[in-house]
Amino acid sequence: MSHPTPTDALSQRLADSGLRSTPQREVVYNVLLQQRDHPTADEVFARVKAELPTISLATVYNCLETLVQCNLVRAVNFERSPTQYCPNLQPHAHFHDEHTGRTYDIDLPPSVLDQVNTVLPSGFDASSVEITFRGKAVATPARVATAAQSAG
Amino acid sequence: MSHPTPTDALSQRLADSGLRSTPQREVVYNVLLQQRDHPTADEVFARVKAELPTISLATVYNCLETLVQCNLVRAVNFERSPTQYCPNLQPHAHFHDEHTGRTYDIDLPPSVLDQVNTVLPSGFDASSVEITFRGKAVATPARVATAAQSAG
DNA sequence: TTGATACTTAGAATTATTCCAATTCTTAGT
DNA sequence: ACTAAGAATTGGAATAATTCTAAGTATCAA
Repeated sequence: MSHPTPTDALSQRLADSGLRSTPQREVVYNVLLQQRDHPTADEVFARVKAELPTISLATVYNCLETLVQCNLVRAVNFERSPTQYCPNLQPHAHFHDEHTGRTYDIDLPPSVLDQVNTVLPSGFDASSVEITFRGKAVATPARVATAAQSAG
Repeated sequence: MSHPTPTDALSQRLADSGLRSTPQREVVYNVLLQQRDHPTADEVFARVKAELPTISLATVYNCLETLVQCNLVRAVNFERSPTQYCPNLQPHAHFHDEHTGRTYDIDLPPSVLDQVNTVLPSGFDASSVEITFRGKAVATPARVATAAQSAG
């Protein structure tokens, strides 16, 4: 009797979409789960190569796209810098540190999300909202644990 | 006795930043004010050429960058599509219509903005927030007037 | 086994934007 | 006015993230 592993979740979701589970997709997904620092495609590529040295960058892009389609990963953009990838599925905002370039996940309480949705006039039917802060993140003891999981 | 024109505001702001008012900067700014549909640099280029046929795309990029620096214009990004430019200085969110590609300004009441800022844990010092909706905008009689000013 | 389809791969192509070097324009000081 | 210094503009080359393409490889169903 065992728990479902992230890999199980992956193949499940892929199957649901009529897609196959492949070594490349699994390793890309695991890389995202193991170091939740919002890597770019290039960074994912570098990390995945440790395990699959012959993988191509195009495949990394393909896999990331696939994971986004399956709703296992979120693609995050700041201005025109390279897209970053995030396996956090909880509703959350992003904080982009202007100095370090690091990206932090910020938990979004449902109440705030509700408030935000009230600003839409009738006739605007939103399927998603993105909330992005930009500024400076100061290291505090309280946040060290969080940062270790979610900074990038 | 006359009102300050947008052009006055422009040269004022430029002067404040130690920059010069030039025909190119003025026309670029006027183009943004005249048709508030969140044009891309290319679109601005096309419109500006009607008045300044010899302007270069590089200059359009330079002017837009300058206007953004002076806080007269906001640069808006959706995923990795070309940066769009917006002369609306009021706090507002953006709604991006997935079907038409049009971008709408959504007024942001201070109360909601305050609510949103409460989600930041201590140590996160935000200098700006961007709120972006994605979805489908349905034309309603109530919004026709608004859309005429702010759609794009 | 075989055909059909899905996936991966390497490299070429695309595209928004920035960089560069050369020219032109402004301005301040004489 | 004249000139030197700095600012702005220009066209074209360069950059960089991403997508496309065509060919090869793997997987599945019959």
